[in-house]
This record gives sequence, C-alpha cells and structure tokens, in this order.
Amino acid sequence: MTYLYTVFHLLLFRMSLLPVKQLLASETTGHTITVKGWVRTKRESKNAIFIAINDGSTIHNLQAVAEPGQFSEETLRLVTTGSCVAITGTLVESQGSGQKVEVKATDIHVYGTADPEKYPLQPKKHSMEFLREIAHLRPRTNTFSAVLRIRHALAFAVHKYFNDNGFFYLHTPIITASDAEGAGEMFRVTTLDMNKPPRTDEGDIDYKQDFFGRETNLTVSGQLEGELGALALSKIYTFGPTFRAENSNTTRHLAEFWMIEPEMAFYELEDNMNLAEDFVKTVIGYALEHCADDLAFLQNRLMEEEKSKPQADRSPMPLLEKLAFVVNNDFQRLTYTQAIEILLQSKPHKEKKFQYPVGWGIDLQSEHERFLVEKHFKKPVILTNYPREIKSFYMKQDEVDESAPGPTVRAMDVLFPGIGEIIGGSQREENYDKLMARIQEVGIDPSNIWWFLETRQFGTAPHSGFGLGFERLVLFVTGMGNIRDVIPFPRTPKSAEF
RNA sequence: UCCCGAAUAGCUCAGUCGGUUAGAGCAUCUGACUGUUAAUCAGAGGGUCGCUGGUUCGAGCCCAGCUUCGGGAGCCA
Repeated sequence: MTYLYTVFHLLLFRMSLLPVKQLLASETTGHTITVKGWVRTKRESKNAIFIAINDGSTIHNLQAVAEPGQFSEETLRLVTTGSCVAITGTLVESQGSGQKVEVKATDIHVYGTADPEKYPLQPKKHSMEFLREIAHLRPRTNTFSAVLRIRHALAFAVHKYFNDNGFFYLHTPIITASDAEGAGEMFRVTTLDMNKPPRTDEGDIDYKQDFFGRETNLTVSGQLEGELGALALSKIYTFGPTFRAENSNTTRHLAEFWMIEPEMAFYELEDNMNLAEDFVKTVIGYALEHCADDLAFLQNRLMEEEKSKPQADRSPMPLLEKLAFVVNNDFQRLTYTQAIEILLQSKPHKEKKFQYPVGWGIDLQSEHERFLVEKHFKKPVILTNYPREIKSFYMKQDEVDESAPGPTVRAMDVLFPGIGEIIGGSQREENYDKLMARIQEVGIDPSNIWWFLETRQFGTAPHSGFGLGFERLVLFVTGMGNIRDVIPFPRTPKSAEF
C-alpha cells in the first residue's frame, strides 16, 4: 500500500515532496526528490558538503550531499545549523556508512536563515533546564521532538482505545461554577475590572455583575459532568485540559495539564480496575509498536545520562524493557489495609527509616508508595478500599469490613514506579442518602451541585470511573525526569512565558 | 508553601586560603585537512562573575536580603 502510494505520487509529481521519514524508507533510488526541513549540522569537505536535514517526521535526518563548486558561496554560507531549506536532488544510495540513502543536491533554496552567532541550539547536548528557557525552539531538538511524537501517539491511542471499546468522547466544560470536588485550588475566571470590581451593599464583590452572573473557575476535573454523561450513554470519557492553581513545585505537577477521565455505568470497582489496567497496557503497547525509533533514541539518551550516576540511582531496566514489562505483567492488586500491613512489617519501618509514621488511617506518603511499588512488588500496584476519611465524598462506601479498623470506600489508586499516582479512581456512591450524608459531613453546600445529586434521584445506577494524568503517562513512557519536558508549553507557578 | 542546593563566556562547567590581567571543553569566526556522521587539527574573538547592600586596604570567593532556576517534601493526576 505504501509502495503503491509512493509510485502514485512519483507519477503525479516528478519532483515529489515527501517527509524525511518516507524518503529514508525508500525502496528505490535514482529519482528526483525535494526535501524540506531544518538543518541540524553542516560538515564541509573538499569534494562534498554534508547537510543533515530534519523535518520532525522522524528522529532520523536525511543527509544531503552538495558539491562545493555547484553552489554559490553565498548560498552555502546561509546553510547553517537551524536554517530552513528546501533541497532538490537525486535520491541515491549513500557512499557513507551512516545511512542507506541520501540526496545528491542539484538545487538548494534557503527559506529562513539562522545566524550562527545568535541561534541558541548547537549540535551538542543541552541541559533540559536550558531548553525550558527556549521552549519556542526546543521542539527542534532530537529529544523533544521524540517526546512530542510519542505524546501524539499516546493521545491518539487513548481515543482509539475508547472508541474501540464503545466509549463516547464527552466534552465537559472548561469553565465551571462548581468547586465541589475539592480537587485543589482553582483559577478564577472573570471579566470584572480587578482594579474596581462592583460591590454589593455589604461591600463584597458583586459576582452577579460578572459575565456568568456568578463566580466561575477553570475546571479541576470533568468528573461530575462525566458522571452525568455515563448515566445516559453508559460509557464515556473526557480528555481535556485541567487546571490546578496549587503552588506545586515538583517534577510531576503542572498548573495546566491534560486529564483522561472515563466514567462507566454498571461498572463496579473490580471492572474499573480491569479497565484501568487494560487501558494503560494497551496505550503503552501502542507506543511500543508505533514509536520504536523514538523510544530507542530516548533509551540510549537515558543510558548515556545514567553513566555518570552511581549504580544505585540507575534505572533497574532499560526503557523499552521496562515498558514491555508493564505491558506483559499483571499489576499487583491489594487493599489499603493490606498495604499498611506490609509497610508495618517492612525493613524501613522497623529500622525507622520512614520519615512519616505508618498506621491505618494515614494518607500514604510518597516514601510509602515508592517502597511498595519500587522495592516490595517491583511492578505497578493498584491500591483499593482506602479509609473513608482520607478520600473524596463521592466515593462509594464499603460494607463494613471486619478486617479493616474503620470505614472504607471503594477507591483505587494506580501507582507507577518513578511516577507515583498515575490514576486515581473509584466506584461512585449511587445511593442518594449516603451521598447526601457525606456531603453534609464534609461541609459541601448541596445547592451548588443539585444537578449532580438529581442523578441519584432519577434512575441512579452503580457506576465507576477514574482520572489519569496524561503527562504522567507520557513521563513514564518517555522515561523523562520532569513533567515540564513532556508538554510543549508547561504552565507552572511563576512560569507561563510561551 | 517548607527543606536543601545552584547562579562565572552562547552552552556545560572549573576557579585553591579573600590578593596582580578570570580559565577549560563545546559552540562561533579564520585557516588546514578530510565521503563526513555532534568530523578532526591549529589559531582568534568572546565576561557588568544573577541583583542590591555590607565586611575588608582588597570580594567571583565571606555576610545579609532579594530574584530566578534545580532537587526533595506537601497538595495531587
């Protein structure tokens, strides 16, 4: 099919424009082609000038070879690292050893120059910190373009997975009036003049005069609206931007990130776990299948980077092996109560190595989760049935469990090595009275979410769902160390330049 | 927000005990050489040592504050 397509193209356009990826995969040579892209390096020699061209379609470059006498010095001088060119020539088998094919240039057109004295990207390694400062140019680096292609593949795989499994993509609102979930601090949305906002008689800001006639914020979760969809379409998912105004300064938090939230009617906790595990494995498998080149590049990059680290800080297995391991092995499932038991019996606990105390009822700290995932089980872990008091109001309350010291809810968290919590979900409380009791206990005003509560009065149904932080998934798959390097333009406290 | 650390050439970093003119590699420019692979070799140019103040005869170095960045923690996905 690809071959026929290429032949068709060649017949149609004698000088066809194809992406580098396709040119490099050419089965035939001898025909005239045009390649357009950005120059990575130029190496000059007496009889030949080598220009490495990348157009982002693949991690690999296409090498153009130019005979010095054939082009004006003026033109050749403009071909520098970072410049954008169109090179026409014959696709030939390469005489060199680094590549199968190359272009023997007959025409070089420079679209855009890049002053080598000023262009910040050099043909050398740059630190991720430096590249963050030039986020407008970093997609032109090997590492970042690889991450972006993998990010795309994962996003595509998410939609494909849900579509293949009978889910409907539901667009939940970005602007919301409810802050009921309590998932975090919110960004205010307003058109009021901040210098002189209208006041009520009591002196408070009069939101009745605001655009929506009430206080509104950017969404922290599409879940509540997602539930409305699930209780009509049975299986829905959302995949959209999510905003948290937390002053979080970590390698795994963003103020603006993309969250995937499936919500399913008639799914109980067990079904929810099965879905979460199958979903994650499937999309990672998709990346393994479709991004082999990019993953191999990132794997090598990681291994180079880790050479300078002490043995203990190195990854236990290479990236591709790690991903295959996750795809091919069952996640470890256990209850919160069982996890606490393991922690109480653990070496670090007995030797008082944990900074935070362990006991039933505590919120598990990073160090505890890391112990379970990275040291004890050495694989992804799904923790369930957490104490009611440390989880959200909407989670379904468990029947009394004699083995647990207190009331629990049907929550599940999926923990990944190096990332921590990648998925948080639960079976939802579908019983109106129980839900209402919890809402009042935690002090939420029911009138703000009357519409959410009505679903429990009109044809309520058992249902479940979860939220997956897309960037955390990309972080895991790419093996990158900082979430700011797996999103094109990261938003974090004190940072929204690009 | 808390704890720890960092800020010196375009980039990555060194800079001894506080002491004369601030160092390297890479990048850039020039030259040499070469079907090269982040080419190689030689030479040259390139600095408000983050900012403000303080101590001192003298501060890149010591002290205080601020700013920004990084790592960890918390919050979470």
